Amino acid sequence: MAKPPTVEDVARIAGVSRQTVSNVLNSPHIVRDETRERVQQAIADLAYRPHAAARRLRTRRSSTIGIHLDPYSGGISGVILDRFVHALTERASERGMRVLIYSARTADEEIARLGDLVDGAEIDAVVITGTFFGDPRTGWLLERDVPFVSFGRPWGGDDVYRPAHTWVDVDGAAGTRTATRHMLATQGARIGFFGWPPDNGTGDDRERGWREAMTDAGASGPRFEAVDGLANAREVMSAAFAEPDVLSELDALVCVSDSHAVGAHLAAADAGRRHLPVIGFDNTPVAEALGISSMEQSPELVAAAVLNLLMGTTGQAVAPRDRDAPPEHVLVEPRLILR
Amino acid sequence: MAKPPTVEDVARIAGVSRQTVSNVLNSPHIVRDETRERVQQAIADLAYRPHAAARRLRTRRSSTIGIHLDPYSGGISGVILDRFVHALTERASERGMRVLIYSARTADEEIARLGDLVDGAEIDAVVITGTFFGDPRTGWLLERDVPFVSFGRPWGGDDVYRPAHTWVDVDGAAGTRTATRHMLATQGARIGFFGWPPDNGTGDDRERGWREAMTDAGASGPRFEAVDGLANAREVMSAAFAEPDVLSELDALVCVSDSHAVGAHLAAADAGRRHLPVIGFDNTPVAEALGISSMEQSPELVAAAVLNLLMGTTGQAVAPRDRDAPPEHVLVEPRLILR
DNA sequence: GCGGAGGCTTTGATCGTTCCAATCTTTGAA
DNA sequence: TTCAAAGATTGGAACGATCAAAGCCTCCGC
Repeated sequence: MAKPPTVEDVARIAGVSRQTVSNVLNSPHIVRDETRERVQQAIADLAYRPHAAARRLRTRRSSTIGIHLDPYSGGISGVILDRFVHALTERASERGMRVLIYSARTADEEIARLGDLVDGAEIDAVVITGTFFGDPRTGWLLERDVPFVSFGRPWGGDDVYRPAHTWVDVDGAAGTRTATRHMLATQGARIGFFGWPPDNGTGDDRERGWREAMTDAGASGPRFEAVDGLANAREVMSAAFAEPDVLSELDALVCVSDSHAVGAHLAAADAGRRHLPVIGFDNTPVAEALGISSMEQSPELVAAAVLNLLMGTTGQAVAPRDRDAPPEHVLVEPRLILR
Repeated sequence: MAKPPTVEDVARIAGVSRQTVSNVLNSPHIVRDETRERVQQAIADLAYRPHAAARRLRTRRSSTIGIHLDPYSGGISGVILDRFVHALTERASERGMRVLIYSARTADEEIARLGDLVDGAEIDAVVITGTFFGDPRTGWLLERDVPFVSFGRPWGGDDVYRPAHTWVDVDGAAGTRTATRHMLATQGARIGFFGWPPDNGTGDDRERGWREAMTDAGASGPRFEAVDGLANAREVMSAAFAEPDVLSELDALVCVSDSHAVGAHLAAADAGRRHLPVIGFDNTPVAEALGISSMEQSPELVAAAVLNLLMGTTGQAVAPRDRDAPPEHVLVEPRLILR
């Protein structure tokens, strides 16, 4: 196979110099129209493509974003992350950015991996997901001045004492509020909530939305809880429905996740009520398949927001973080998918 | 922030030359022990990391594998691919390789994207997934001499006339054969099959395993079919079970996918048989959650096989394809997960 | 003591692109 | 016609690593 063409070759064919070719590629507006067209013709004729490594070496930019691929958890909601990664890849591609994935089992291992990627200049920015209380990653990234955005808000801890970092998250409370209001308007006043055990940031946030909507409406309803997992959720609700009147006095159920919703749905069916109205969270394929309503997180919107924060709304490169500007954040409002 | 150290800096600190440092990194065995240790000490002191772009430019190797991220299909079985991507990332990382993801909506768009990545020397090899009849990607890759492996066997078409490419796939027939034998041994002789409509390569392959196992045992059972999708599978089986004796004369059901299995399970429960033995395929979280047995594809094994084919069993770099050697392939045997 | 061989180390060149500073061309006005 | 200013183009240098070939030791054996 012939050696691939370089800028030099293009320049020779077009009868101009290297720099002119470079200008056509990087700042087309400063080149005279007639010249630019000739160069572009030569590029097309030769099927020239810039050598990414050479460009990276010179510009010290890799045009690549790193993202951690969470270990397969076995849970249903991994789908959200997959959709997010997918959307991020598409949007990034539109802006001339690549997405590099890496894996790590623990936060410390992730930091080591990031060290390689950042110091080796393989990535310009990072998107971290699944932030948790006392997460060491954010501090490390801030300290090293690596541009990053987290999908998931910072939870307490370090972030109280230093300006929080830039993040994007889904507005869980707004989601359950919407879901609860819809149930109040269509099903009755006795709307229950089926959540995770307390002291789970995301779970508490979603529960708050239900509580607020109920208070606003002067209504009340029971609260149930179960750790994640469809089978577990089903058992918990089966046990609850075995108590007298629990099921019959429930107009509808707002759930913290789709597995909770599916579990409750199945438990209700087992208990003889085939169509207890439930609303899940995450709009996973299972909910879709079973015809269960759910709050759609729109990972696509999250991905777009993440890129806007990293690159600006129109930028083609990662913007350096302004140390004085307060970190920004975006809350994406989920929307109700009725089935 | 200080400028990151280069080989030159390391060499100066260690009192040796650039090349010696490079040797310590790339061929440690040719450097005298005492010298090597001194250099490694200097590397540690300076926290030196090789600049990836510079290395790529010189060696003309990117140590990166590209993989297409399929659009979110809404189906349950996207999980397999996600687990595969994850496993590939881990294994690749162990061998010093990176994984770059790209997206495209159509095969032609994918080829265009691959053109960018390959000509820009951003990737050394490609893993393609979801091969289909008349897939234009394989021909393009072969023609351009890009090392690649497909997850999924080649289906007819071009590949009859030219040596098939290298691929890894799951042995569907072996899986359903195992499942069917297990059912024959434990449930009875009347084992049904619930598949996709014919002329779907994967589906036909899986059906063959059931048929063979049944013939071997001198048994027979009904065949049902439905296009993919849990809701649809459930409807189809509900209709089938409405016929007299269909459900009662069925000992067990081997299914082409987990959504089929879940659909059949729910339909049987609707029809009054809560525990019809079914075995799905893919071992998705839903099957796990509902306590339904399934054939586990082990995407981890597939990922390992893919890397072996690309890099050799011990290699640290993508091995150039030998045009004369016949393309290899690996069939991974799925294993039964009983619940 | 000398020559040679083997093995580690050194130096210069190179990969393909963009930055920099200087030069050349064009345009418009005096 | 000439000059100045603005704009476009040019060639040299640099990014940081590895390759290739030459150089320098050290250690043997004669």
